[in-house]
Amino acid sequence: MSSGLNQILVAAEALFAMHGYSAVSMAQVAKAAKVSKSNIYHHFKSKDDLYRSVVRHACQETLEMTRNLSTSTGDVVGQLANFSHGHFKHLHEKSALTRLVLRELLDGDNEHGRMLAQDVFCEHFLQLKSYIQQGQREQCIREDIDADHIAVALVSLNLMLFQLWPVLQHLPDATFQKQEDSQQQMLNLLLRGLQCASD
Amino acid sequence: MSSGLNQILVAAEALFAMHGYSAVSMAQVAKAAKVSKSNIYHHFKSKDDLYRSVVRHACQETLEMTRNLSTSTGDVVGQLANFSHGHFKHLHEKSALTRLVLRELLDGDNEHGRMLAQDVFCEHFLQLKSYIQQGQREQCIREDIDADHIAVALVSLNLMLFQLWPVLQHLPDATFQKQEDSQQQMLNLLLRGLQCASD
DNA sequence: TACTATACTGACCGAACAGCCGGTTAGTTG
DNA sequence: CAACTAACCGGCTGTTCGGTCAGTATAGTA
Repeated sequence: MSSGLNQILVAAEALFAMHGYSAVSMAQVAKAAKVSKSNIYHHFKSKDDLYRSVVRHACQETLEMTRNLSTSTGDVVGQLANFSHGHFKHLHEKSALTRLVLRELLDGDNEHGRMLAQDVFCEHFLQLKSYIQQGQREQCIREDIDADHIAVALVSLNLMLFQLWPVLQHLPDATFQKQEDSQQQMLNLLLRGLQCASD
Repeated sequence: MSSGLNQILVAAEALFAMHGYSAVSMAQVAKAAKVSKSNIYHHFKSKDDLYRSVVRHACQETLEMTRNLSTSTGDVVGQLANFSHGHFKHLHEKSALTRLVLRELLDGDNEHGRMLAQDVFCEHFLQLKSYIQQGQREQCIREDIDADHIAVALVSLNLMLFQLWPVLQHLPDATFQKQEDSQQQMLNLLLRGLQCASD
């Protein structure tokens, strides 16, 4: 296991996530990874190739970790809550990847980046959707809103809480202290909205 | 009114929004604005100054437009729905600014950018929060979730729908066709979650 | 006419950029 | 040992970057 290659990937991931593709130079990556710039070009044929490899590598880690958090115990709503918590926790554990993917979403052209975003979103999304559809079959979740939009709403709250957090903390007269508590409150709000009224 | 200055601001706003600060060169801005690069430096003292002016200019436009959409008719929940629709419509009419602000949120350091984001978020947020608190006083909106988190949830759904839309359209077996319809569905979901159960 | 201020330009600068090349280790295989 | 290869480096190149500067054009003013 050559440590050089891994150092490059780690350093590049952190830098690209923090500052974006264009704002990071190969010299910066080399310095942060403590290797020569030429060494990077020995492992990757271009800056674009390095960036793509970083995203691909990060996405793979994500998928492997995500696959292990299928709970399949308890009621459907409980499963949704578990999934949301796991998803939110994962966003922060892999905050670099999260930033990378959110950046890709804002880029103007970049078709391949959009495909990578799909790769990483798709797995989350389909799993979440299957939970919801199961809940709809069991009549725990209202059926007049389709599962797609419920799934999007669930992940959107987590993603936006992640992205907005620095701003929220500087808002006047607002009480945002622990991210987990905020996530729980917003999740409660949504869970109450999607359950059937039969209590 | 010299048209040159305005051309620069318009071109710079579009380019910065599409590709981000670092990926846009002054030569590109000059070419898009059909002026010489030196002319830009006649009006702005640096690239950073240009960028800041672009964001400030765009934010001002936003605030002026936002102030006019306070409805103050109908019930509280209807006001919330109106606000959400207006907010969502605004995100697309000023999509360049929306992208700019979302980009600022992802930047690593950038303290001033965060302040600008606050400027533009704050107005939306406080108005929305006052609606919600009024609803809570009138007991139309449940009080066990504080107004702050309800407000964040409302704007988060719109913002993330805006940001995720290109991906959603390429998701397998999903039915995302009109953004307005998706926004309506997700809004319904949330509105149902935040209303008091007394029907 | 002479003076001034503003809008604007082309030519230019040093620094930083992505990428390349010749050469040097270190490890493996025969 | 020799032959080969992957990992690695310093130094270089052509280009592009942000930014400067001397100078032109135009309009207003006295």
